[in-house]
Amino acid sequence: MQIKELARATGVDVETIRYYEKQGLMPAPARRDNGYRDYAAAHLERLSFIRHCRALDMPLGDVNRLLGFVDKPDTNCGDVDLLVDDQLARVRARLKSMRALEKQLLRLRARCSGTHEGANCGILEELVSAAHGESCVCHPA
Amino acid sequence: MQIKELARATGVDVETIRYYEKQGLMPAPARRDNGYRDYAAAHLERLSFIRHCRALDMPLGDVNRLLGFVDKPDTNCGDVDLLVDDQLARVRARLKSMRALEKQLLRLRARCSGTHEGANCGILEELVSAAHGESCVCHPA
DNA sequence: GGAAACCCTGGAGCCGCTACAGTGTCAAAT
DNA sequence: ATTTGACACTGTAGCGGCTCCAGGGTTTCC
Repeated sequence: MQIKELARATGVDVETIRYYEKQGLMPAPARRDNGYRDYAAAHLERLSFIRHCRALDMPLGDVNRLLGFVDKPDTNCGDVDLLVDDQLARVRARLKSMRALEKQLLRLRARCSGTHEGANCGILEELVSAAHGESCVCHPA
Repeated sequence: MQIKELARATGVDVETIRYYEKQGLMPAPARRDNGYRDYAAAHLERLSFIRHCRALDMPLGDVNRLLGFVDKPDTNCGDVDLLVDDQLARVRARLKSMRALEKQLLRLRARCSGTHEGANCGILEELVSAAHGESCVCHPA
């Protein structure tokens, strides 16, 4: 299996596959006579695993640790819990701030009266007012 | 006003202020005899504006364009709307995927039966099963 | 035998900082 | 007068997770 086939089978970009190899997430595959990488089924499995974790937005370092547990199934892997919990906490923190952000942007947009003629732009006024320390849509008093 | 005072007044790191100057977001301030930067009130205003936009998670390029509108208030600035709308769209798209992500992580964590002894780890099983193309918590059929 | 499509390596670029290293300046304490 | 400490400066490298490019080789098809 050459790299492009693996890419197509997994939906992962060719360059990304080589990048994972360089980062030590994917084991170096066999090479053909011409130097081309030659992947086996195990590689496809591993790459799917990685992308699966990445779909959960895990940092590559965490993915690597999970791969360690997969490789040595005899190890006690209580840390798996912790990894997932950490990830969940990160996602939730970001969710919270993104929700606040959405509100702020909505309020900001509502300031636009439709008259965008220079100095009368409500949005810009609003953003500039922050510079004077006034309470604003984004950081209400 | 030296750079540290500006930093304290705005809550922006000193290095970040210099970075903004290098990126052309902050105008180069006057220099004292010893070469130290000497900021005026206008700089504080501008920096506050920038941070305000950044608090809305706008890319620096967009902030720069907004600053362009601020600098030339005579321009018709209908694009301000577009910038804010773009930003809102980006935030909403991310919100959507983050919410899906949270659900996936919750389901993944629920797979843990508490027995994290090697091969019996539900979480790892679940992640590995993706490698076999089976339906999984993250990408249900 | 020539064009298109694939492969390789190594390095740079993206974003928005952050963190150095190496040097200079200034004010207060000893 | 000197030493300490906090501040300032420039320039460069690093982070994560790719993405893209240059400059080359190979294979396949017409």
